[in-house]
Amino acid sequence: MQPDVSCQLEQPRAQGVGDARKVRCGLCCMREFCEPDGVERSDIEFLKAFVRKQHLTVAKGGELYRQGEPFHALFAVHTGSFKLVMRSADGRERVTGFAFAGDLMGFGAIAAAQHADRAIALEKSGACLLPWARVEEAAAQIPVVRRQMMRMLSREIRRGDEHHVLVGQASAEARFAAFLLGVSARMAERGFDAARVRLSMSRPDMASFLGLNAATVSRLFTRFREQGLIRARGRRLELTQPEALAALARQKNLVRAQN
Amino acid sequence: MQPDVSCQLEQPRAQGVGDARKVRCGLCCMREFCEPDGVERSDIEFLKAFVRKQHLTVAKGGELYRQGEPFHALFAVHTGSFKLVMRSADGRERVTGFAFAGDLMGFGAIAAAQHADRAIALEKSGACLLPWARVEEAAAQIPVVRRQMMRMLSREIRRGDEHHVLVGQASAEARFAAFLLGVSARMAERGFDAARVRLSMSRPDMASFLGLNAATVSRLFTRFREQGLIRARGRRLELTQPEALAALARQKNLVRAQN
DNA sequence: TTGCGCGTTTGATCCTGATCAAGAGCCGCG
DNA sequence: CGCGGCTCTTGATCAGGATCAAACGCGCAA
Repeated sequence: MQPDVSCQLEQPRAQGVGDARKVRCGLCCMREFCEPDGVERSDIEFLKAFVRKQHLTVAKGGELYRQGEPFHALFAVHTGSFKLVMRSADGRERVTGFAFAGDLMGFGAIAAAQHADRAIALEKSGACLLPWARVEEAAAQIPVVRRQMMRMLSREIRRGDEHHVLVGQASAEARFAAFLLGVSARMAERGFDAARVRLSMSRPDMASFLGLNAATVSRLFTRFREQGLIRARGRRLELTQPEALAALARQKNLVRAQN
Repeated sequence: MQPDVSCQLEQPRAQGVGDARKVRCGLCCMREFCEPDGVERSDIEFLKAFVRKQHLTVAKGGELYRQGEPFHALFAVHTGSFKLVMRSADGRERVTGFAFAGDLMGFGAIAAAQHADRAIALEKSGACLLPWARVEEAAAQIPVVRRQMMRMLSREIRRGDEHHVLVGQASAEARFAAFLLGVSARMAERGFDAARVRLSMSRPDMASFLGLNAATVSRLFTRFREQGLIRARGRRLELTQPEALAALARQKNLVRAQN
């Protein structure tokens, strides 16, 4: 189950064939490094070494890394999906994000050298380890890696800001619509059908992520279904009217700007 | 008004003397680079060149950079303070953060090479420009800079996650208590009295940031005052019982985890 | 100093979404 | 095929905080 690096480095964009939950490594850990300007031949050799990494498998509900654990490596989702959960001071837990195949996890731990959240598999999942020392080494020597690393961190920051705006302001309906579209978009990025998605997380997980109640999420599901915006049975989801969803996500804000 | 870099590089930690809104450059842009392991002598020379930068002054309410503007540089707050505002698709605006003297702004723009938010001065403020090309150059050559850059980005990500947990879950009371403590802590980091703070942002700004209504924030102010947790007149704030505030911030969560 | 305007406080009311609780699917497992 | 334990749905009720609106106070400008 050693991820095949070489085969994909020359052809970084994976096709959306087969099971959405399993990708080849080109889509996974290295994708981000290879994308923008391409990688020099010599860099490829370096990367192959640098990525020679452990591959971990986690059962559904299992923990890939735990909160408070010292930070040694980033994790790249190879198969399946994870939820990222943060426990606050009072003991309550909150889902801060989801990671699908090809996503990296652990960025928030670099500064403190300690994980602030834990990653829990939503299904049988696999992840690659990217030892941070190796990444730093690579960043020192390969401009593309350095730049790409910054870019990924930056994107994470912006994603957070956008989510902040959404959750802080939008109505439950708008939040949920935006969430569905977001998942759909992330699937599309991976080359899969944006209209037909399998949600690997539970209702309470979605609710926690969106700052809502599980019951509310459930109600929204049925409402959207009744309105013909989606077709859904269990965790299978079909977006029949993405534009209408987008309209909902845009409108229906809760708190008005009062400047 | 050219910031004095050299004098502070050897003595990176500034004292909390004088006005909280104005810092020397050692506390400002370079602080982050100098802190952890110290900087080599030769590195200092390099940094001095790399930081030779423009200094911008913005009047209260003025815009330092605007949303959508191409990203050329990070901004380091030198004097005063800013609010970071994001306008979403529907035209509504949301405060996504505040930047005080010594803070850097613009991390979220690296990936897209375009600012996703705008920075508005909350008072007469000054900022230094850190041209990104220069930063990248420095990151390429100086390990400390590279590492520190990553660390700052990572910290921003974690801060975002923590805020996500707070806003998504906590009651208005808990959010506001956490906010006051947060501002206080950031002032303390800068060497100022944690107990006596001047809030440079308006109630609507705080409300927007916390996902609340301005009226609610105002009510919380008076409630906390009545409970003896704070003493406040206008924007002058005194935290008389930080522990009690911390307790409020911890408890009183809204949504329950339903795993 | 007076006057205007904005930021702030405070009140009254309403509504969204949380909470509590019961029932219905769904799935794996024996 | 039937049982048990999930997760999900749905209903009834309640409350936290948004909204609307009015009065107040402070700062700024003339």
